[in-house]
Amino acid sequence: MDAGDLRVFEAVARLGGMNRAAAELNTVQSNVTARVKLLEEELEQKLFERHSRGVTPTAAGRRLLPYAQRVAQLLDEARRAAMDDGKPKGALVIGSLETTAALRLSPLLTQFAEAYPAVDLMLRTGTTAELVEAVLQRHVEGAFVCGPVDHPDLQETTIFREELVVLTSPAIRTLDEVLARRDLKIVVLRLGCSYRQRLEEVLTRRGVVGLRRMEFGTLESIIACVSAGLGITMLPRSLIGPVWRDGRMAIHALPGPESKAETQFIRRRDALASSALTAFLDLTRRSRWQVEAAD
Amino acid sequence: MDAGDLRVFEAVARLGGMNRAAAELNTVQSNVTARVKLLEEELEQKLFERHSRGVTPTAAGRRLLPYAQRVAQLLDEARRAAMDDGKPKGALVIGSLETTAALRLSPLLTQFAEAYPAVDLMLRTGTTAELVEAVLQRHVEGAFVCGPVDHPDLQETTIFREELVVLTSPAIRTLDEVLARRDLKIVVLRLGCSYRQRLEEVLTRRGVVGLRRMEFGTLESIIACVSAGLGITMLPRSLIGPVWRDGRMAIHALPGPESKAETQFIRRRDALASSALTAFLDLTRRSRWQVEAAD
DNA sequence: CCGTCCTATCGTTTAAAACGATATAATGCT
DNA sequence: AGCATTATATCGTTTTAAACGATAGGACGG
Repeated sequence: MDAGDLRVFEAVARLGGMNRAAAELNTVQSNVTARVKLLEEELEQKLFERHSRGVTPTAAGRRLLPYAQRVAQLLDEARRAAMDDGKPKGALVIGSLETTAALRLSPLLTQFAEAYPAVDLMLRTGTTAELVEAVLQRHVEGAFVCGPVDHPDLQETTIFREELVVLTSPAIRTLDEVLARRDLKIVVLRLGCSYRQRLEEVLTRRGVVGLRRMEFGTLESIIACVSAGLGITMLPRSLIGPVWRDGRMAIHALPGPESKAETQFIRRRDALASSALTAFLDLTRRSRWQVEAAD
Repeated sequence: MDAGDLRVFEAVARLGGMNRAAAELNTVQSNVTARVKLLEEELEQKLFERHSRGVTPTAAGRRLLPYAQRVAQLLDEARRAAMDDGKPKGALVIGSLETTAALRLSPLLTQFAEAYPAVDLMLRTGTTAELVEAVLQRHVEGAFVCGPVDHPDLQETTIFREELVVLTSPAIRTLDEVLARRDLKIVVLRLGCSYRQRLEEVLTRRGVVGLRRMEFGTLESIIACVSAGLGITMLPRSLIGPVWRDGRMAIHALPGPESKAETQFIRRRDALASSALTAFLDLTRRSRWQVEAAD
């Protein structure tokens, strides 16, 4: 039994057919059939039930499948461990909430890209749930998510804690005034933004219904929009210092638990960190907004 | 990178030379050289430092080595998992203290061999330390040892607890009488017997020096020898009931901790039990001398 | 300075894997 | 029912990769 055999087996099991597996593996069907057959003969067990719509794993196949996956994983990790000589290089895929990426990470990313040109840094964005899954599936080495996540296979480090505040035009003085308005519009960076969800929760909890939403691509456009009285938004307090001092917007604080947001970096406990990731986290740690205290 | 490549790599690293690895792998040296070279090119890292007495792993090689071992292990486990269809068959290698094997296991082993003719049962004997190592190295699936072992990677089940007693000829009434004798001989099943060590500890703690030892092959010959007054021995109380009732020997109990002996079955926590092992343990559990309570 | 013990390299041979075409079987649709 | 579609199985051929065997070269020790 060979790792190549297991790779073929895994593809057949996952795709439910030898033809589909052959296509994915860039080979021909007869080849896949032959290798599966060889494997079955070696193990003295039928691995698949053949029927006219493809194949389904037998009991033996189901027993073997997790091993096929683990072997593939292990070989991949072995390759990376051997190739990683301590000098950051190669691919580094990390995940992030879109908001975090846009508002916090961009300076860090450019700084990293300059410092380590040999690293191909890739950022994948998604929701916290999607990113947790991506980390578990090893599609990304780690991810910035909204914590705490508290999963046994994940190690999490608090990167920063921030206070979320509601921003309105300067004409509005209190949160109650905000709530009284009928044609309330919320302004967010992207529709999938995690702050949007948070803001909507805050408002619905206070009895506001029938929200309208607006989406903008940059922080500046949102601020302009809010200060013009077109809508309200929610942002970390630390991001809006200068604008507030201009008096262009009013800040409305929220009670403790509602305002607290923790951004955490998660990664698999059992996966070793590449040099590139280590360098990235070092850089992160050196940044001003880093919170030392972590779990 | 292939499992075969890693197998070659591992052999070279372990044996410290391509020639030696070639011999072990039943191939030629040029082949080993070529495959190592291919692997090095794929990983873009030199894996070995070549010198005139063989090779030594580089940093990259040292990083790769544990993966090579784990992949080999995993493939082996995968094969066994896939081949094991629930019907006990194939090889079952277990370890045991020689004493346990001789005095306790033999009926179990014959019973098992009859019930499961498709299983090739192999028993490897050794000291507790050797057996623990054999289990950790996966040379045996599990082993009967003198516990507790208390190792984080091992799961242990108490098979039985027994009371060890000192046996002498009927003429001797107390332990003190035993100790007073100058020409004390101890009689054991085998020189490596764990009861021998135990008995010697008991005696030296009481100031006896200059022990002489005798070895016999069967329980019956030992009993005959002891009842004839040629020496003393130590055995589990439960093994000697009928003989004692004959009045052919005197039994001398020992204070609590010294007399207690626990036999435990240990196996790796992370290795799945084969059907053969499961069947064996089921049979063990059904035996009369099984202790239910175990963690 | 030569014998011994290594690894590296080359051309040849051999074995295995991939390919492509064809056979066969089940399903769904008209 | 008939036919197109989508599957897997099998065969002979081709291609590719691995193993082999012989030879060369380099370091070490007596």
